Amino acid sequence: MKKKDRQQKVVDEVSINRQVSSSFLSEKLNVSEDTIRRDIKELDKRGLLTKVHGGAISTMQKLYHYNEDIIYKREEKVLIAKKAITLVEDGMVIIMSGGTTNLMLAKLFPKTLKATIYTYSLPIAMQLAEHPTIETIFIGGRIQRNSMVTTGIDVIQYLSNITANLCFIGVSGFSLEQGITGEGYEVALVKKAMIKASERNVYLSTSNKLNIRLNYDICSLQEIDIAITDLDVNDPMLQHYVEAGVVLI
Amino acid sequence: MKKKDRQQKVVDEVSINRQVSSSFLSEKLNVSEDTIRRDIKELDKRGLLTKVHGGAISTMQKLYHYNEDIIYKREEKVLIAKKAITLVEDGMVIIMSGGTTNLMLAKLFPKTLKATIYTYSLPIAMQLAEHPTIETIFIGGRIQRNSMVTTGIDVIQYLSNITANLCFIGVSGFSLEQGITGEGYEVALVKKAMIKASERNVYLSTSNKLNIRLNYDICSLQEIDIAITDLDVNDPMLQHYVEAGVVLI
DNA sequence: ATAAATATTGCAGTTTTTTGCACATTAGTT
DNA sequence: AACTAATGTGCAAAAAACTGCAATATTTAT
Repeated sequence: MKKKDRQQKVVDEVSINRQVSSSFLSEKLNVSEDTIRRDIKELDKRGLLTKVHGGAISTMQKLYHYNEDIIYKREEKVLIAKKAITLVEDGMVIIMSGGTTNLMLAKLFPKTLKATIYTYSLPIAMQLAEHPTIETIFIGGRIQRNSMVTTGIDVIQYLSNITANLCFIGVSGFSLEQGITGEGYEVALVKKAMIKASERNVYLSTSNKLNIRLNYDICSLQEIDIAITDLDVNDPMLQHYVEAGVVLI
Repeated sequence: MKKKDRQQKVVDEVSINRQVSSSFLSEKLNVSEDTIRRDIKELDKRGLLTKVHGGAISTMQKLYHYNEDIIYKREEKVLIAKKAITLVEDGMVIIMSGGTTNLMLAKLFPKTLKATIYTYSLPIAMQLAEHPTIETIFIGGRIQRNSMVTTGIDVIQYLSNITANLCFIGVSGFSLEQGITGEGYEVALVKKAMIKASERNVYLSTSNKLNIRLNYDICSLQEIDIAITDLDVNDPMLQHYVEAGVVLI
């Protein structure tokens, strides 16, 4: 085997497993560890991988970190995410909106879940991209500065051309009379579109968003198939909704 | 498991649980507590977490925080970014590829710059979205797991419908005979499309990518209007290129 | 095609890095 | 104050990396 081929194999190995040891490569490629070390040194210099003691790791290390300290009501959101996970199955096509509740969900998806997920939120896309088996598709468009989501006609048009099994809607008010409402006009339009593109609509929110009406209508309660909060299904705060026929978990 | 990898896991764990004990990590990562302590000490020194009695806690105060010290050759990249900034003007439409050099550039754009920037890299979009006056447009598509960029026919088609004044191309090899070459097939296609969509093409790279030929052709040297490296224009390493008519800054 | 020049590879010996353990010390708690 | 758990230090074993060198292999020039 030629040197170039061998080095390509080293790069491939790193890009598949994110890490590889010199001894493993030495055995696999039938050359001495010295040679592997020299290869790694050279590839490191070219920036194709990062040399470490014992072998090499991918240069594409996690660049971004989330600071969960500043996630408001983190514990509640974990609870909601765990409930939401019971709804997903292998092979599903899912749409996710933005917000920290959905971010938590993205982070907690089982490591073996095989699904295709559409999103228009940058943080959620970053999180999903780290998942080994989820196929993430980002819906492009103009980015809203503070919320880190794309909005606009491009997004809406894209959503009108896809069909999903499930959609997870976060960061919105929830009230008996007004249904689901949103704070921003652009985002509300996008949410309307994602609901239309999906077979089942799941609303996720911490209990503080209950009985809240925001400025822009997204949809009625009837269009929501399942609503998930941090509260127990029997919590008195939820009884009005149960009576109105909302399915809660 | 490699040391670097293990330390990354420690940082991840802190980021998820915001506080974590040495004993827990020791068990989870199958190393002695001594080793964990040494890791924590080191990571604390690098500012990625805060060492406390019993383990470590998170330090960051922004929701998304990126870790600069894993950027390879950071100083050189800052230098390149500063040179690149001299090319941008208010009102421009710009396309940016991925890579840490471009990320550095995204971070260092003057706070008053008014421009429209297209990108297909998630980290770069996140960075640009924090800029007060830059309008960021993300080009959607299927996300590549490790490089955090979108690729595929959607991206290429989108690029074929826009026109930009400038495009910044990073992470590619640069050689006299082969011109610009890329490591991945999909990404190379996208780069070809962005070059076609742009009036002026700017190549950015640290000097270690010079005289390197990677697997997939992107474009010839003639198609590059300006090439930027960390080296001085008179550096002997660049003379072949100057003689071949490449404009360097 | 052949010889010279160059690059690549493996080996031996040395140096560095990493890790876990024992023991003394410190911090936090009751 | 006393007790427990966590920490720091020095040390030794093991693994990995570096160095120089000789043997091959490959490329280039003649």
